[in-house]
Amino acid sequence: MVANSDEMRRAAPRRQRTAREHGGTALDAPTTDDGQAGERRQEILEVAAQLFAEHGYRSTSIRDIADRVGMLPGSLYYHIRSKEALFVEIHDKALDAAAIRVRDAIEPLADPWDRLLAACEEMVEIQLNPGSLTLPIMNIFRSVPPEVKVALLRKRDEFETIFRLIVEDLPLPAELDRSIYRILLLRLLNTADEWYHEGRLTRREIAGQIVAIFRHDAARGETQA
Amino acid sequence: MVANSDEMRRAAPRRQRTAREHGGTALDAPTTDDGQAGERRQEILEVAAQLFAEHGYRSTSIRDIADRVGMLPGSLYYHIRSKEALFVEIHDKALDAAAIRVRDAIEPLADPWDRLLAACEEMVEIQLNPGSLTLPIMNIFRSVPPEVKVALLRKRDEFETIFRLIVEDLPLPAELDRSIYRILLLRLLNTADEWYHEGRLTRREIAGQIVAIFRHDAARGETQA
DNA sequence: CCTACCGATCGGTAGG
DNA sequence: CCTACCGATCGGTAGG
Repeated sequence: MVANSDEMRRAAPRRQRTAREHGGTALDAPTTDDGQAGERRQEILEVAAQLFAEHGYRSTSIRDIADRVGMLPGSLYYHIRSKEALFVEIHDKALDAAAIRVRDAIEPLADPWDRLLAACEEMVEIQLNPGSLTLPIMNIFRSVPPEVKVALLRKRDEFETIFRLIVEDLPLPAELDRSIYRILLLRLLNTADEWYHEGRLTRREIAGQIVAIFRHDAARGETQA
Repeated sequence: MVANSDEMRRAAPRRQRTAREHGGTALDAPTTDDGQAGERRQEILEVAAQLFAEHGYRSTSIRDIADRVGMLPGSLYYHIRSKEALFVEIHDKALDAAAIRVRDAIEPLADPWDRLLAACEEMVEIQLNPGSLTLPIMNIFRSVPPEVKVALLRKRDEFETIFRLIVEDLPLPAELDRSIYRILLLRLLNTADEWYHEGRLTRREIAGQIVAIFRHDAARGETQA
């Protein structure tokens, strides 16, 4: 419905990409750095998060997001700085929210296996519930531009510390490598939305199965509770 | 370096997408259905497989592939029918090759845990070795067009039968759900390239760790070998 | 937040 | 396999 006429292209003044040359990169998030445009902005973040989660970074266009939020594509840029910044912001906020939820879930528990179970339950819940901003955008790496990737990875490492601590406390048999153990566990949890099929088992049961598989006690001759 | 001049757009004859209306869809693979253009075609498949594996479906352009293979973008279409067909063909061939390798690896073995270990070792090897066509394109779903996805899933199910049979023979404790067990295991194996970091452990050791985690014997009070 | 664009890039094609 | 394109779509922008 837009720009299709060649005749109107009258000596278009050459514009180079000088935007935001006044300090800050395209990854620096909000246009307005106060909370001003808050509510509408939140809606954009949630809509975008869902689309990114479903189709990946590259296959989700600014136009898709604008459509769903009921704006024209250009108008989005009143609220966001760039597609990249939008994605990074969603990603970081989702991880922050997830970190809080997981920490809260394990905090009252003392037994290491109980803590692992609680963390897994929480993560499965987070990944499978398309609620607000705790969304499965945790594993969209392949289609993301390289510069964005480094921003994502830094935040990722931060988040995974929680699990490093949990795994450290587990009384695992010596032959298990805790680093690999943590990586494998996180991979399953973080990609839950990709392998989970709404079916016979509840989310808690799924989490229970994961822990049942990952549960190995150092004391020889002991496996499950 | 191409089409930039408006003046040359002289009453461009309207062409609609009538291509290949003579039977067959865009997913039907080769242009020449004999082996004619074989060698060059093989090169295209391998180059494309690597790029798809690295950047995903959407972020890999026909131009990227053509560049690497030393052709102009349009020339690719002498060898392939469409980007979609190319991807599906690579995917299916990779799965066929993987199926053969895994079957061959477990065939001489009788013990169910030995068979699982051999299958895991083979899968890790396949996913981590960017050799020819046995490549980690097994988990590019998010950025792929919906029609392509169904073609992929059918082939996927076929492949996963191998693991269904292996898991069926495992003397697992009753509380473990074999379906979930298989899904989780396959997820780790299929995405090995995403979580593996070249490091202290060899591929075989990685496979060993996976099996160590997934190994649970029904006989109470027994865990590892 | 809309109007009205831009330049780049995409998958793909006709004709040689 | 190249030349020479096409129409669609992309992220993004100036100016209101």
